[in-house]
Amino acid sequence: MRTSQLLIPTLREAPGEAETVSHTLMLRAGLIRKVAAGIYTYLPLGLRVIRKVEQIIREEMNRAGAQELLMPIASPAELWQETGRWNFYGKELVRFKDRHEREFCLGPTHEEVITDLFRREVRSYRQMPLNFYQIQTKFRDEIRPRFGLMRGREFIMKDAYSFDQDETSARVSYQKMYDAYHRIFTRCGLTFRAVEADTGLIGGSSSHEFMVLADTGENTIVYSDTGTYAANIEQAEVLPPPDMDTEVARPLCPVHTPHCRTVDDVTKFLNVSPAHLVKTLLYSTGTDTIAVLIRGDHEANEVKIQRFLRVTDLALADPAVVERVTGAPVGFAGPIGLQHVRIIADHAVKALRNVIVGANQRDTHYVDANWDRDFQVEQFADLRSACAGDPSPKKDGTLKTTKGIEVGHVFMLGTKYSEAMKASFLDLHGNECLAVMGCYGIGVGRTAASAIEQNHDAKGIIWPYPIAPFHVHLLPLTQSAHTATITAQLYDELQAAGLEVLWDDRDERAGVKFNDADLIGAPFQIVVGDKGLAEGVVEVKTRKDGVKLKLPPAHVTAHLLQRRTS
RNA sequence: CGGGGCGUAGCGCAGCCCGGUAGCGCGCCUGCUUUGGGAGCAGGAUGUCGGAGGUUCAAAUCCUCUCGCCCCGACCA
Repeated sequence: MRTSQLLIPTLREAPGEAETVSHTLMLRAGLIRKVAAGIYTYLPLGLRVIRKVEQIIREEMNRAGAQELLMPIASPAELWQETGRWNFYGKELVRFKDRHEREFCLGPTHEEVITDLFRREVRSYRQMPLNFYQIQTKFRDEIRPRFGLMRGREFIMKDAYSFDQDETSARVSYQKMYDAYHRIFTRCGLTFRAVEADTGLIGGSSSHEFMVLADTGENTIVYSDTGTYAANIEQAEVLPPPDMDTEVARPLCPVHTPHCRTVDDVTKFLNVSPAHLVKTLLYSTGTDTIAVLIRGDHEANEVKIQRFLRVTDLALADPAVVERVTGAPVGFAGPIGLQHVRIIADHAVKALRNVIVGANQRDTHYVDANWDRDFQVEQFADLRSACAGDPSPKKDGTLKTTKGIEVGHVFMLGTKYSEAMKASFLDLHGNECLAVMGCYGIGVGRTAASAIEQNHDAKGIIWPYPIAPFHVHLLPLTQSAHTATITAQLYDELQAAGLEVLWDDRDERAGVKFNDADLIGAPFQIVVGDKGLAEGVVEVKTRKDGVKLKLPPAHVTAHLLQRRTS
């Protein structure tokens, strides 16, 4: 393709709206333009990248035995009402009425539509297992879209849905997708990790997130430094500490702690480590107030607390509730003498002796409190988030933390949807059974953005070869007839060899072409100019390391064909 | 939804406090020169100052309302 025939509006300066590297570079390299918050146009260059990612996904999904179809973007309210998600999904689900006042929504995901298809068309176990996928534009009215394609409201997603006869077979389908995802992200040139993920209140069944490792990731993941364990921090199990503190219990003693409301305040004021303080967090479940005891330097994990309490509604109690329950302002809550409130505690608290706790009285804490003597704990459980330094729950090392971008998610659904929508089939014995489902998503735009997060330098993007918009950027620098002839020959020859070539045929100065080429990030640049041609060579520059190689034009194609895989 | 910030030329911004001719850099157009890492000179075009009301002789500037966007948080997967 010639640059003059392609809209590639590169920007010298970074637009103010962009915050992350990938967002800035996608705008600067002319891949995308914003239409509204979280809604983008893919410009020619951006679309080429998207198509590359889609093609890799398509090949690997087909290879894994999934079949492609395409569902509508609009779906009728009735389907969503059947599973209860019409109400449950909230404002993220964009709803509208057609001219006949019938209610519809824009699909944020397609479990309902695909399950409806299954129950209409599939009768027998002989037709199973089945796995359907589509690559399609989704719409979720995200509360806060950000980072360009990283978290948009409208975005392209590959979603797949498997239907199996039983749990065992479903597990096989799940594993096939898990393996396919590994191949897909590897082929996209990404450094990633599959981590155990939260299964929410559906519970029980497996879920893995595929995380691209990048500092700008919105998720925190923990992994074993010497083993294979990796999990979303929301999910990571924390083992109870093996040893009890051996200190002898000292007498309980109140201390004056003026205006010390936070762990930080108190520990600084008393000059002790946060690990010797136990914070008392009051949560409202909608019907109840619960006190949760967590060691001062640990982070409460609301997902775990929710799961433990078996509630769907959980939030820190508001100040009015805290004052009513404790009789003190926020910041001085403690378990001693706390009435009419269930008290649960994290495992770590059990191992502690002589801790500091709030006294349920303004400007007062207790020191040397001990749970077996001074207050009652209903139950100890895993209620905090893992942190760096914790032992791996698989006992294969010590945990470290890193940030990740969730590019894929595989999920065992079980019979949640088949049950709600009566998606059944007849088994070998003529019994009616519910299909066991799985669902599998990949964010296409997010995958492309992640690749930029991992592959860039100060000059611009450094595309991994398999998803680069073009393989070769051809840069004639001079206007001479000789340059023109050689450039045209190289262009034809490279294309004939199957390489995708972007030919910068603009009448621009060398510096402009170099800088745009570095920004756009094709893996190879070929520089053609009178200076080189006088010696009978052109330059082949590798974007990744900047190394320039002088080659006779006739050798260039063979050279690139040989290097393209490396 | 709570907190903070920003809307001025295609892009990046100044001007606003203290009301009085709308500016700078880049980009764009024309010409000449230049031509291997974002050229030089000369000339030129481009703004409902996000929108609506109000105050005032006079509003980009002050006041009220509104819309949009960005950031932090809550929320969601």
